[in-house]
Amino acid sequence: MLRTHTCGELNKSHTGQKVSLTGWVHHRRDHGGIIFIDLRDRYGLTQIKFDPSKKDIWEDADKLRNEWVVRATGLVVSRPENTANEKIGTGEIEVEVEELEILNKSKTLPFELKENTEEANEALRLKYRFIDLRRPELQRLLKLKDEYMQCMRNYLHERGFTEIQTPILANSSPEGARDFLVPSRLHPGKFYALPQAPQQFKQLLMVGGVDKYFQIAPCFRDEDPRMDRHYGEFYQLDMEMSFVTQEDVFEIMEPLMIELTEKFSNKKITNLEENGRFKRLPWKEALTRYGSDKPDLRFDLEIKPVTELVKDCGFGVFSQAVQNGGVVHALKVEKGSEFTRKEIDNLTETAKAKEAKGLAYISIKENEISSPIVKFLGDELTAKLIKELNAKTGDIIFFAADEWKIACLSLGAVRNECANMLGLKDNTKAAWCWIVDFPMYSYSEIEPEKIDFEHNPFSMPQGGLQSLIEKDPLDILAFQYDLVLNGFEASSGAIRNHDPEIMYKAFEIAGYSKEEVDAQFGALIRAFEFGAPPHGGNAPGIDRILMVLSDLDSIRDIYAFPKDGKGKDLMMDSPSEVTEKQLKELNIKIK
RNA sequence: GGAUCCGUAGCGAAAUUGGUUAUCGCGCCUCCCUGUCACGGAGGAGAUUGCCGGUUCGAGUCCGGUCGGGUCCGCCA
Repeated sequence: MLRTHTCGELNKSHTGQKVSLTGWVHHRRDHGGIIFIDLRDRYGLTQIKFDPSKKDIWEDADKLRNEWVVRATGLVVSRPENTANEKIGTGEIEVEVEELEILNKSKTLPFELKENTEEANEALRLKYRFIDLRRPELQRLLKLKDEYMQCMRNYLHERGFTEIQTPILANSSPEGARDFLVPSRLHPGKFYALPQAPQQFKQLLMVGGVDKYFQIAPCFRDEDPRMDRHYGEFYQLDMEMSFVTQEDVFEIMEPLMIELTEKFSNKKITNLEENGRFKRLPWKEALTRYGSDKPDLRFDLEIKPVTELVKDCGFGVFSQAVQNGGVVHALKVEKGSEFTRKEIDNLTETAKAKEAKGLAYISIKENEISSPIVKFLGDELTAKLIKELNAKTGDIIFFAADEWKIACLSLGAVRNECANMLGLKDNTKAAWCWIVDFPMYSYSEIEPEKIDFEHNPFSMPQGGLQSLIEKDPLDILAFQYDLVLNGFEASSGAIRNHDPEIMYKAFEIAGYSKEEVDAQFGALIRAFEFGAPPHGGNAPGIDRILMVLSDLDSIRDIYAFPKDGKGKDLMMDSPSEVTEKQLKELNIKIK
């Protein structure tokens, strides 16, 4: 070893020892007749000092610059009276350097690493990620992620789960996101796809009798990134169990999520049921009451249907919406009457982005009701609405009149934005909940009359085959559930459909022939014909959860080497062009 | 694909209504300094204001385009 100690471990008890430290020059304070260097490694800082009496090393010490890598050997001494640095753990001692070895030099950094300096822009930091990683905060996050993954692994191992790796070179799957394709050299014209999730493999493991599987699984999706969605690749704690019900999955997951929250955040878990379990919200209720299938339950702001009250009113926007089979929902926001005109305009844009046609409101000010719609509603109905919503002076009520889903989602977006504006998102809280009872089917967004899978075609319909035969497809619920944390989707899972007959029937309703199902999901269906156990599981997005637990503004901070917002690796300059020879071998022509 | 914000020395920022030589802090370089720890002092270098074009006597500032980046919608579990 080049060192006897790290830069974080020396203290008074080491006084008098001869030690060797290695690290980076973090800071240099040259006093002419004495030079102090703060030597840094990932464990901490130690002050080393040079004085001119040791002529042979003084010259070298004078040359040292920031981020040079050195090895210093010398005596640990107590600092003189009143010169200890209380800010660092090693502040009571320093090392009197007797031998100095310059292990490497450094150019002037493209941005500063010092504490108390503003962060440089992200593109620059990503290009020089290897420098940015030296910052204590990123060091901390790398370590945190390691411990976080260890915690999950331990938890599941202790409960009899087996970690199994599934293929990275897999097959394109017709459902879901865009695939990353990998051309096959041995099979010209054919392609592998990187897995969007190990979904089919883990189900096949269940058929293979594994019983309890998990994997910190890389997942690949070629979709545009978001603040909570890393481009291209991300990781799920993918898990699956045989012979379980939805309840069994919840029982396994909840204590793990609680443990992760307690160990890896400073947040207090709120919104638990009296029995200590996570709240469960049926999908339909979540959309109606919170306007989202991933509601943020750290704050109330509840939406109320007022369809019955306004269905025959004189305000055409409301009554027409109801006549067309739609609904009218209302959101009361306390203290919302203080919103400025511009803020309300912005909220209207927020609603419109979710396909609402506009955003009606009643603002209850001191001695005055400000609203563009009161003249149509009339005083009586206005009073009724205010009463129904229990609104007081200072509040504002927003309305959405549209088909059910648009009314829900647009008002949900407004709810979310109001919470931002009013500072209702309390980062000291962790509000977990399950969204359950997802619908199995909905009308296709592309062909309005066509029935399509709402979520995931592999879920078991509630009521099984009988439901599929007897019920209106739009009324069929699935054993499908999402786990939500502070308004972020933390996980998604299901009890799977393991029965070939139910599978074919489920696909038939969505318009797939037996042949099509065989062609697209052949391996899975074939497997189910050979004794598939009932099974289910879920797959928490571990990076996103840690991002929320750590209050980070970007999921990129969770990755050692993240892609930028356009999917590029600025450090490695990928994606990049390849040689003609490579393309030729793969039978690929670039247009 | 769409919306929106941003782009000024290596980094972070400033620059009234368009007006002289583009300012400040940090960093960098040289010199001085034996107890600092965001050391201090003196001096210095460093900019085609992302790029192209336009309006104007005059553009960092206004207009059009373009490139790059952030966030959001679409998309995505």
